[in-house]
Amino acid sequence: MNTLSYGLLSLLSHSPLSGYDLMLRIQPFWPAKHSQIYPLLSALEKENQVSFETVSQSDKPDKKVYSITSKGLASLREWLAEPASDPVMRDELMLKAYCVSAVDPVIARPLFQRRLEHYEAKLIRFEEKIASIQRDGGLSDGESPNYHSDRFGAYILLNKAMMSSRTNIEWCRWVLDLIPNTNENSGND
Amino acid sequence: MNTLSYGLLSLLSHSPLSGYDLMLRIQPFWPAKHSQIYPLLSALEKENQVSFETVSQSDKPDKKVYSITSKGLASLREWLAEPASDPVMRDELMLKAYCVSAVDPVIARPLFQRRLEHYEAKLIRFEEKIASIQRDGGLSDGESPNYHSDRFGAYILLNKAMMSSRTNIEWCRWVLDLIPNTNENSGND
DNA sequence: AACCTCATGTAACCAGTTACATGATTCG
DNA sequence: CGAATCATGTAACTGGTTACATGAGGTT
Repeated sequence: MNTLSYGLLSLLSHSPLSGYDLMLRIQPFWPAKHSQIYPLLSALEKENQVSFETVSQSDKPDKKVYSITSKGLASLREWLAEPASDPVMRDELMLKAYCVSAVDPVIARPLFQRRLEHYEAKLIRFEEKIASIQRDGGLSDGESPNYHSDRFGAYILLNKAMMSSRTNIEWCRWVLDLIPNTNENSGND
Repeated sequence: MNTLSYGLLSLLSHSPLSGYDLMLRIQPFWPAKHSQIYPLLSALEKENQVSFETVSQSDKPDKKVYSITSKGLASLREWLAEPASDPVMRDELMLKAYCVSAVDPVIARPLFQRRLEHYEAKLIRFEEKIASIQRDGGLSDGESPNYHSDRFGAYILLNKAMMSSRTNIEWCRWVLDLIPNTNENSGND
């Protein structure tokens, strides 16, 4: 049982999902391709951590909808009791930032400009999702779902994502202010 | 040439370093073990991207000190001109957070409490390093090194790390306020 | 003597990505 | 009819971790 397997159990603890849906939903928290997820689901099924039923769809191909079993939920609870390992962040931009002075500002600026736009787009999506959770739970702005609500997990995760995006936006703008703007090829957008 | 190889060139663009030192210094930006770094350095040396000289030390074992070559610097500049790929973050705590309602608050709280302490410790180290860069550059509080200064890269990276730590601390405290504190086993610290 | 840090390297394994492969359904 | 999305799977490869291996020098 590796971390991704527990991640799949974590998602399934809220509702049954197909392998394809699991792959899409786990992306923001633990990026993984379908080729990694399908074999793990087979393994989890062999260990009776999850079960599946084939669901026919009229408009789309058939799918295997997985549910967590009581054994899977027990594994999940044991895993939750253990300390979480340290986060791992790998960002090519950080490696580039360290040696950015080796190139002209005209080369350097787009690196941070692109990243700024990336986080601005993400921020909008996160804010929309938080608003939708609050609508669904009948909560006013700033109010949080109860700890025992099944929206609690998604709510705290989305808030982390939103806060991180804002910090990254702030940092990108701060860096862009520090890089000389020689205005080469200005006015071309 | 993979991303880690460029990361090594990035570090070497500031000053010559041993494989061991490279391994220690790249940790905050791109975690890697010595077993991954030594073979890459050999490969970079074969391609004449880096060169090394063996340095004898009286108090410690001999070391191979690597320097970037002009060919290595050219590769680095080409790489800098390409857009940086999206950052990859994998954090077990995020997977646990999503299903945290499956366990008692007494199990849940320490997860976030430990992470809070982790980021508080990191924040102190980052603030110290920023202060030391500012001292070395003869800068007053809030002043930044010039883009063309060789401290610029480290300075903007440390500021990102500091800002992220603060955001994470804020988030952990906010989550801890949302998790009911049943005060089981209280007063034991 | 046992242990820690510094220092370099290889081997075996696990995790993750890219590519290959198939097929249904919908949309333009 | 070609492209896009949904859906599932395997094979080959690359990236990254753990373990094995060695050895100098200093600390307890």
